[in-house]
This record gives sequence, structure tokens and C-alpha cells, in this order.
Amino acid sequence: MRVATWNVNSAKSRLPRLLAWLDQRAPDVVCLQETKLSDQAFATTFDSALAERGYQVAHFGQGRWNGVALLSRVGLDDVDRGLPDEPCFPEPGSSPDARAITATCGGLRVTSVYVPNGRTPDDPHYGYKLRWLDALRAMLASGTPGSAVVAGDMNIAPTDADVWDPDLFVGSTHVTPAERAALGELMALGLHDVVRERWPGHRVFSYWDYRAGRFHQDKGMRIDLVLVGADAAGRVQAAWVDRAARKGSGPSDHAPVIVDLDEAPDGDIGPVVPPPTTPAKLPHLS
DNA sequence: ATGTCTGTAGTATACAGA
Repeated sequence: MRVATWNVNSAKSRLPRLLAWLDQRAPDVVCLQETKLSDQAFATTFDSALAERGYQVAHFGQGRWNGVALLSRVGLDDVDRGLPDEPCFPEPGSSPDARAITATCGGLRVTSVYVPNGRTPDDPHYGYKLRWLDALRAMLASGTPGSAVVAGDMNIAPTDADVWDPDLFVGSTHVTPAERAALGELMALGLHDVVRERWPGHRVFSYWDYRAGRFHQDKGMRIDLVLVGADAAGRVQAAWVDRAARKGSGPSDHAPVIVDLDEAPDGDIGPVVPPPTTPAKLPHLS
């Protein structure tokens, strides 16, 4: 089963690339972020094209900003939009952003997340980001973290190895100790950062600013993560960033992250087997 | 270091967010 996540930076403007990518990579479950469409506009634009490709769809949008979706051809059940007790920005008086959608797909509880950016550490949005991450942690803790898959734009670089120039980012959002601690609280539920586990010590980025030729120079950040609980962690066969999807004309500023899982035994996830320490055949990066 | 892209408002070009 192939699981993928992609911050498309507007599903409407990414329409041709998104459909071509689905045909090329054939993911079974897709987490999308920053669709920037209302539910109705997403349905109008995508429902028939996705149905033709065998996908069930759940979208949670608000129009201009944010917007997340799940596509699945291995079942899409028990959809939850948003988080319990989700914080809002700005408080008071606003309603929750469209930043999380959860469903059961192929026996896993999959959440597509678009974590708040935070802007700068002294901006009120930064506190909102930390509260939002805590609400995500609380939702996962109240469920069954072993079956969880959390995939999306975390807007956090887990370590300095996940930033092209750590010195330049000191004091900036995405790398502060409080953000990394909040990510650590998620991981403490038993989640695995499967791309980093597959590529320890490698230069692996998922986001490159449009400006200043950053992609061409591979000056990026790894902020799009696939975090999986124990059930899926023992089934990981490949985990990589689809850097090719960032190339050419009209790309998103994020690349997809793709994770391949062995099939679960019939009706039973089975005993958890730790991932092999020697990578098997893996796609070539760069 | 802030060079780009996106959507919106509104009709040309500005603004905000990332």
C-alpha cells in the first residue's frame, strides 16, 4: 500500500500536475494540504477526475486559505474534520481553520495535517501553532496511536539536518526548541518519522522557497513528514521525497513524500516487526 | 538576503500569506 502526502499550494492551480502525478505514482492513500478551495469548489474541480482513477475523496476546505483532503482507493471511512477542542486564530471570535482531516483507510487511521506556519516566534500565530500541535497530540492520544498515520506539512524541521543552513534559521520559526519539543510529544506516542529512519544522515528536503533559485541550489527544508504508529512502522518498504514533482514549470513549493507499506496479513496487522536496519532496494534520490 | 507564487479584490495593480 502506497501512502503519500503533498502540500500542493492550491489544488486548482496544481490540477494538471496533480492528476499526472497520481497517474505516475499511483498512490493508494493521498494526504493533500493547502488545497485553498471550498468543499464545493474542490468537488466541482476534482470529483469526476478522481472517481475515474478509483479514489474516494474527503475534503475539508474553507476557500481562500488552508484546506486539506484525503484520497483513498483502499477505503475511506469514519471521516473526522478538524480536531477536538481545536484552537482558533485569532482568538476570540474566529472559527477553526481547515487544517486536519482524519479517516480510516486500509486499516490505518490516517490524518492529513497542515500545521500552522507560526510566522515568527514573537507573533501570536506562533502560540497558536503550539496550541494546535497540542490539540493534535491530544486527539491522537485519545485514539489508538498504534494504527495512526499522521502525514502532512508539519511546518517544523525536526533537527538541524533538516534545514539547508541551520545558522540562518536560528531564532526563526520551524526550528525553535518549543516547536521541536511539541513534535517530540507527538513522536512520544510511538510515531516514527519514516523518511528520516530510512535516510539517516542524508540531505533530504521536501520544501524549497520559490525565491532565489533555492530549489536549483537544493537549499530546502524537510518539513513535510509521514509519521506512522507501530502497526505501519514494521511494514515500511520505502520512504522517500518525490523531488521530481518539484521540477519543471508550475510546481508547488513542496514535493510529495511517498511511503510504501507491505500488505497487512488478512484481517490482522500481526505482530510488530521492527524495520530492517539495511535498506532494501530504494529509489535513488537527487 | 527576501529575488516567487498564490488568491483576492476589482479591472491595474495592491495586498497578504507563505
